[in-house]
Amino acid sequence: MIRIDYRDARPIYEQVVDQVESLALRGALPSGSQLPSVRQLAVELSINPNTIQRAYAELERRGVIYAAKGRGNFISDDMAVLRTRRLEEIGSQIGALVVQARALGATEAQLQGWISEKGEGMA
Amino acid sequence: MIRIDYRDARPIYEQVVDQVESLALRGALPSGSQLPSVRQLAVELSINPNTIQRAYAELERRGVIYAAKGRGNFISDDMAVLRTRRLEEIGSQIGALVVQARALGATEAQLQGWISEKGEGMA
Amino acid sequence: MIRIDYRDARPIYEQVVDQVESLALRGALPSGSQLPSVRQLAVELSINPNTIQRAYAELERRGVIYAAKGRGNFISDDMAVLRTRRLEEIGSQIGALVVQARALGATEAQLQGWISEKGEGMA
Amino acid sequence: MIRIDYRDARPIYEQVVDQVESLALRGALPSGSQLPSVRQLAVELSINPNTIQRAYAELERRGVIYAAKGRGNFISDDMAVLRTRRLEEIGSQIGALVVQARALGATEAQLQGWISEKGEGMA
DNA sequence: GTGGTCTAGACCACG
DNA sequence: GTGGTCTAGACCACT
Repeated sequence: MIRIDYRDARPIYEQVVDQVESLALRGALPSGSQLPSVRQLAVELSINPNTIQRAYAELERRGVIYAAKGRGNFISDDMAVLRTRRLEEIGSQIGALVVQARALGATEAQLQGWISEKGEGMA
Repeated sequence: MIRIDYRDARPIYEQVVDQVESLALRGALPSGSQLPSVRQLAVELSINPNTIQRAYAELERRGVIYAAKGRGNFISDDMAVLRTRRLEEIGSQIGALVVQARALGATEAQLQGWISEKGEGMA
Repeated sequence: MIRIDYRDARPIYEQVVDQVESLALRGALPSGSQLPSVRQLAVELSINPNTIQRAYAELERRGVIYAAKGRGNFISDDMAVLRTRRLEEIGSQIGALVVQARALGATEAQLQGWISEKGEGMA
Repeated sequence: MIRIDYRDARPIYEQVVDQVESLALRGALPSGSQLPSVRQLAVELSINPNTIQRAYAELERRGVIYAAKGRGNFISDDMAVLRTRRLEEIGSQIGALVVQARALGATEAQLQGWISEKGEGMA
């Protein structure tokens, strides 16, 4: 379900956070579904439990999961809200990049190309 | 000319690199113009000279400036090439974000809003 | 494994970079293998850790190694590409020297001698 | 006769040394011919006289020129010897590069290509 | 004066 | 334990 890339420069806990968040936002992990326990996931991924612990803490801070003491960790019920919030984030990131691109003389055609279905191919 | 934000998580030397590169790419620092000396800029920004040195070394590596012992640091002549390369980078970054946005259900209208002149305002 | 020559005019960090790169390109350090830690190598060579750090940073920039916080530095997987690139570099360097040699009246026999198995002995 | 490239990372005095040495080795500056005075060359190139002084000192150390106090600087009479020495130098440099290339798996065909008349074109 | 290298010692983030 | 950043202060080469 989750894969760690040891060649990735990003910290391991961050890889876990991003993958779980992504799965939850896309609905692959439905609201209320239970996550593997810290220990279990640590064993599965051959990772220090502290690292998983930290990832779960970060996910809880972001509102992606909630911890029920003694029962486990579960995907939050408010994923729709989080999805909207994430989309706003992406929007402002794109906006900032667009500003930069315009300052460097990008044409409208280029901008349109980047957001078209085959965006990458037009680069 | 350059401002350091200590609340920014990014390292100081990287902030210096990005700001100088941005100024050079936009033409605010014309090709051949001399940068402040390592020591002088260090005093201006109340930063250790080693940190400025590191920033200048990185800028030279990127081809934005060239350094000459005993003379100083100067803006490179090939900014046009670097500008094109940077635009391609921005394009692929936007492309990646667009893919993410679509996966989360972003509409075409939203995407168009983000790249419109008032992109930020529409987020 | 690595030796510093203090009589060499080249900076220490550059000597480290070149030796590690050479070992990696020749396959003496296989892809994925872990390098000594910054501190450990610093002790081994009786050098300041900052200097080793700088060497490792340069190696990462060249794509020879990759670094992961809290885990260590590892030899990159794409050594084949880097080997090809390095060969092209050597080729153009030899080409430039050959041009110089011809301008000074070198004979074809001399050139052939230099690239023969016992090249050094014929000089 | 001599051109300084301020965008070159190499120190100015070294550029002067190399160009004079090259002209002398190729015979463009015949043995016994007089060089411009330190002051005159400094004015011509818009360079600090100290820099020219240093270049001439290095050229004398290498035996390329000799200084006659009060009369000026002149190209050495032993250029043939220096030319031979320089060729030996180039030979050993090529030899070292060839060793490196072989260690990285270069074929004999590649080596031959690099020293052929159109060496660069084959790279 | 300029840039470049090195040392010593500190602090932070990650596992 | 690991790597990454920063400061302080020194020395060298070049103009």
